[in-house]
Amino acid sequence: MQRTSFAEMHCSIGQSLERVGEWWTPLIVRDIHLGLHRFDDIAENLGISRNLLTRRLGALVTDGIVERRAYQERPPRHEYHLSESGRELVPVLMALMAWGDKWATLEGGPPVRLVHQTCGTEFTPRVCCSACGEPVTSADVTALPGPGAASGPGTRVLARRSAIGDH
Amino acid sequence: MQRTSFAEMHCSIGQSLERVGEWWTPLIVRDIHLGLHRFDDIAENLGISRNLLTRRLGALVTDGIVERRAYQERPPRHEYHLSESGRELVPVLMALMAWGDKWATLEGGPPVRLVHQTCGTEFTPRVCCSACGEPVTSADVTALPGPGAASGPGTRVLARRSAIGDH
DNA sequence: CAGGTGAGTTCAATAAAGCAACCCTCAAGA
DNA sequence: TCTTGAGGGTTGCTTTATTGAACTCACCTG
Repeated sequence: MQRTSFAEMHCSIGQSLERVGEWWTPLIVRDIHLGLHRFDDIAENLGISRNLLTRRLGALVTDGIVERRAYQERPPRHEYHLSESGRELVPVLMALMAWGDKWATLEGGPPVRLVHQTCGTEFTPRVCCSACGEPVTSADVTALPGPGAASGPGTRVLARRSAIGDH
Repeated sequence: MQRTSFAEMHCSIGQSLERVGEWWTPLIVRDIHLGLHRFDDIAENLGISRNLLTRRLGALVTDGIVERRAYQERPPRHEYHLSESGRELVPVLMALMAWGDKWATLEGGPPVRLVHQTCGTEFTPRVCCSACGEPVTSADVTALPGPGAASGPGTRVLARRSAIGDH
């Protein structure tokens, strides 16, 4: 299939997808977060084929999103845990879950409810502004070129347009 | 290959990924949001092959995330625009972008800065609690079974555990 | 020592991604 | 009239990823 890599794109969404955008990968992160740390548990829970799980976990470990810890020596046995970057990915997955709850509703209602321990309330994740704390929508956010902006794969036409001052 | 569908999973992340989890799809949504509405513009900007773009746009239209609008009759020409569910996906993509900015930093710095028009400030998207407004982390959120919870592909082991009261 | 467990690896079959070339409709120019 | 060009795809072929099932290997338990 020869999937195109997004690694060369000057786009942080592309960079993120390069690491966690593959089929199964977000669900693997979810499972580890929910307490599944053993290879066989994850494989059975998801129904993913075992060789693919090997590859995906290997990539996640290489990218520093998941840590592989030995929990016994003989025979060598390992557990998978989220590293800090993996833990910070969890809220993004919760936001994606909230989108799915709203726009791809399952019959019977949402399968999971989230409770915020800090305030003790059942809640819906929302993406908010770090400055004013208000929820952000696609309409009230403007994207400006940052220090790393460049024309290249993934931003060819956009770079041309912003050079002209269009959009 | 017959990629396993997540449609039968009792998991809203699976449902979301079924719609926007394929390779390229989030970047297509990003491009449309950023003002690229024509087939050729998106194809050139991303460097995606044209037949794949046809398939992905078709799936997005079928799922109601993107709308296909005729902007002239003879010859028939169309533009692609985000529908409401597509627009609500944009903040999730911004959260993913923020994760990439932090954990998959490009040399030269972030390619895009975001400005919240409502408060006029450059900001970082954060996932927050709808009840108390505080940012959520993986540590202070508990997942409970919801009305649609069930054992099945994607939640086999988890359902067993929560039945025993484990985790 | 038979059977089980954890964590993979190997292999064949098949479906998707990629690339390039082609097609169709219409408009405008020479 | 003939050609060129844009927009929006389709067709065909090759390469690669995914699947599913079987197999391995090292150890533990009864």
